[in-house]
Amino acid sequence: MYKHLRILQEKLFKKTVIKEFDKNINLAAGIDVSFSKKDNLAFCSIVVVDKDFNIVEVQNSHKKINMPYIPGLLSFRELPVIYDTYKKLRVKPDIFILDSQGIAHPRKFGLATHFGVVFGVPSIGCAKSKLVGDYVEPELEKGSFSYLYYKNEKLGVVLRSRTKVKPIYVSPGHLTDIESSMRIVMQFVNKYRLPEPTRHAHIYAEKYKRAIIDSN
DNA sequence: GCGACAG
DNA sequence: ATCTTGTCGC
Repeated sequence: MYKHLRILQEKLFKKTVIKEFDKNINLAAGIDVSFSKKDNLAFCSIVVVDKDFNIVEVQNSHKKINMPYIPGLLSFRELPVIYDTYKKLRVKPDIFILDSQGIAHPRKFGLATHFGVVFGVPSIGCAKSKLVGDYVEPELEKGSFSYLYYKNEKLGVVLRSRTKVKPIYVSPGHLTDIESSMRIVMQFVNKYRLPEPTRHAHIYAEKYKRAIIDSN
C-alpha cells in the first residue's frame, strides 16, 4: 500500500549530504508536532533559540492529518504541518533539530533527513527512542555515548545527555555528520534530557494544541 | 511465523 | 503520539 513512499525515500536519499558542520551556531531551531487524535489534527511549533538558550522566535500552525503513523514513514505524516510552520519563520536558524531520527532509519531517510533535504538546510535527528539499529548501553555519566549500527553501518549515537537519564538517539539529518550532530546537541543541552530547542518546541506545541482545542 | 516498531 | 489524576521518588 505504501510501497511508492518507500521508493520515494530511497530516491530522495540520494540528495542527502552527510558532512561535517563546523560553522559557528548563533541560532538553533527545534521542531515538534503534537496531535489530537479525536480531531485528527496536527499542531506544530518551531522554536528558535540563541546560543545562550534565549527564545528569539516561536511559530505555530495546525493542519488536518491524513496519513496514519507507520514506523518508517513518519515524515509523510508530519512534514505538511511542519512546512506551513517553517514558511512563517522570519529569522534564519543555522541548524534545525527535529524530534525524530535522521539517517538512523531503514532507508536512511527519517523525518530529520527528509526535512533537511526538502528545505536544503542543516538538520539533526534527536529522538527519545530508537527506530532501528543495535548498540551497547552507554555509561551513566553525562556525555557518554555509544554508536548506533544498522546493517553494518554506523548511523548515529546513543547519547547520555544528562547523568543517569535515559539516553537520546542522535543521528545526522542533512548537511551534518555524526560527530557534528552530537556536538551540537550537547551544546544545546542545558538542565534537561532534551536539548533546549526541541524541549521548548514540545512545550509550545502542547500549549498551542490546548489553546486551539479549548477555543472550539 | 515472530519480534521490532521515530511520533 | 494520544487518552488522563494523582502520586511516588530523587
